[in-house]
Amino acid sequence: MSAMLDNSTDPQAACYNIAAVERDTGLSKDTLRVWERRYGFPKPRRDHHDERLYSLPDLEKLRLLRLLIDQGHRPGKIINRSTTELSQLISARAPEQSTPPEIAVIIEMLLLHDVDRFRNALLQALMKQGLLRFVTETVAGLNHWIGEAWLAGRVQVFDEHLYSEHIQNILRNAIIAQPGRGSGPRVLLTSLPGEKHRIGLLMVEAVLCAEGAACVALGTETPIIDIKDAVPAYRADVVALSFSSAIPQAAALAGLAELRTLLPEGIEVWGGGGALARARKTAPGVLLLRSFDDLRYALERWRVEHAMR
Amino acid sequence: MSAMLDNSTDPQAACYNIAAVERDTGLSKDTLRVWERRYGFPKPRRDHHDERLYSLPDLEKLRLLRLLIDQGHRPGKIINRSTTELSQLISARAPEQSTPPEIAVIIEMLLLHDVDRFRNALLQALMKQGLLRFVTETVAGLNHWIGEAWLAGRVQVFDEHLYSEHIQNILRNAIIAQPGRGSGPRVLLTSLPGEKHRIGLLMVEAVLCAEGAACVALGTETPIIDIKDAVPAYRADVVALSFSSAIPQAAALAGLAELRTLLPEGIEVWGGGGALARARKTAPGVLLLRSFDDLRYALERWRVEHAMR
DNA sequence: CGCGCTCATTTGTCTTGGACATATCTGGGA
DNA sequence: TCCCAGATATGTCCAAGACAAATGAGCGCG
Repeated sequence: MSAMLDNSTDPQAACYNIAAVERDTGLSKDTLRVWERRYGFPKPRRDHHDERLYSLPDLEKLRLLRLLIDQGHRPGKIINRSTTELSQLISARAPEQSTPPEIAVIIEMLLLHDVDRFRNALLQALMKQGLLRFVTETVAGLNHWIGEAWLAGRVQVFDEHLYSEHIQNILRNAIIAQPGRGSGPRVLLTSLPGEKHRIGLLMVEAVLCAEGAACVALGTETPIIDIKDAVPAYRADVVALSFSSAIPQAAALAGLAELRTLLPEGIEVWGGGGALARARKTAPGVLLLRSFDDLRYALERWRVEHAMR
Repeated sequence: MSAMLDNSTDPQAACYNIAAVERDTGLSKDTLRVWERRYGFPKPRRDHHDERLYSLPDLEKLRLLRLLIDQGHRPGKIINRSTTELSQLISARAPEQSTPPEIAVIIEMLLLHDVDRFRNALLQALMKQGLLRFVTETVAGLNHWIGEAWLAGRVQVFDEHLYSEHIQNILRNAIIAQPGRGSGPRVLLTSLPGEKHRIGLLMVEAVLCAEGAACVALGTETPIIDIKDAVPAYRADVVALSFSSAIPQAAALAGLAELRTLLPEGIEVWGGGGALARARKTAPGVLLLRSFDDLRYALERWRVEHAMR
């Protein structure tokens, strides 16, 4: 099938075929070929059958390019700069602001790669603050810090992975530990295809559970049509969608509007997350939640309105 | 970039572009095109610019084909049979062996969309069986059942989403509850880009924790180079990768081999999961784990070998 | 000065048909 | 029965062209 292990000729100049580069950089084969055609980079050497063999330096530069493009740079503007220039571009970012001590401790342990103490620092913050404050202050602050540090290149990929896993462990643990539902609505909670961020979703779930709502969490990336079918199946009163700031605001609003048209009048649609935090406009029939306080108000409002009936 | 909602024209005859089919079936664009050229299937209609638009029935048949091919059938032999014939081939293979009562109860609650009882049934099975048996018997059995039922259309998308979320909640809860590490190796646990299945990874993590190993979980889709950098940072002794059956076996072996060349001799590389469960060949310097028993055996062997030094 | 519109450019994805390496099957000989 | 060689099946790669979606620039208007 695939010819991997391409460093058969020269052990120190390991070679990667186009499939390996696609996997390691996230750039599609088509993109790699069209960059070579248009910009002259990367220009890999070829094996005996004219198939591309990328060098390790090329692979590293491609990963830097990918990072910068994700941050908003245009490929054509940066592709012909040197690797060192690209590194400087990454580290040239505004320094962080003062962080509260709880957050600073957690970050320190993460950067020291001390897994056990990192876990304990998180658990300690949770115990000290309680679930609600932990989520709305500490986790939100950590997310923000990690996002900034990631852009500045001060955090490595695996640090972010480890962070995400442990936050998930702790939030899911807290969610399970919640007592049964109270008087709130049944909230169907998920995100639309393209939105892969799970932590925001779990934060909302934790807050909802802590406030006594019954949460039906479907994880990320549920197609709209399946959300429509899930609402009657689980007898949901509200559908809540999360949009991270990776999603364009217009796309988030469009998704909410489309879902709104598919659902009956009595079902409420809520939207929140980074993409909508600064939204001016709203969608008709959709409730935008710009903060966790908004979320709690919305819950309270729902309770008041439905207690009368 | 990515065309998400493709069913803009006709709601009932939803259309999928080639990228969506690749994502949903795991068959590469190249494969889809070459099948059309060679076998005449699938033969999608084209949009105004001659781009392929696959129908939902085609997509479903492609999924069946993918499953049968993974089971050992040859594409050329089955590609021109009808969808019903293919379904029969699938159900003929697995005579729906009797499911144990623990599993049957859980499945029943899932299909009834009774979230609370579903959760309770899972928790009860965990309490009754203990973590190890729960993971290796109940969760493994449920995964298998869900996979089969999904192909047979007996399970809806949102059922699967809900299932995945709750299994994650419970496994992560169990993982956190484990006492500190024992005498085992530090195992770095993750999957390669393209492998999005989290449950298998969590199952492994649960077993490792239960057996006293120190687990450093990085979640899914860690690029190989970042795995290489993570090993010294976390002082890992072993890197374990999980490959679900959605991944081609060759790709899994190639990834393992590449990682092997990047890591120093002293670091072990383990691979497991559905993609490798039936692998005949292995990769040099890589330990293939074809079952959870293999995993426990590997742990034991590591302990013996490293106790002597 | 900000806002929205239009037009130009950039950039990623899709197209075709050919080529070939590797996996798998088949048949023959020890 | 086992193993090897040749035939077949199958997936991946290549080339250059085309175009649509995303982005940026220019411009008029309140």
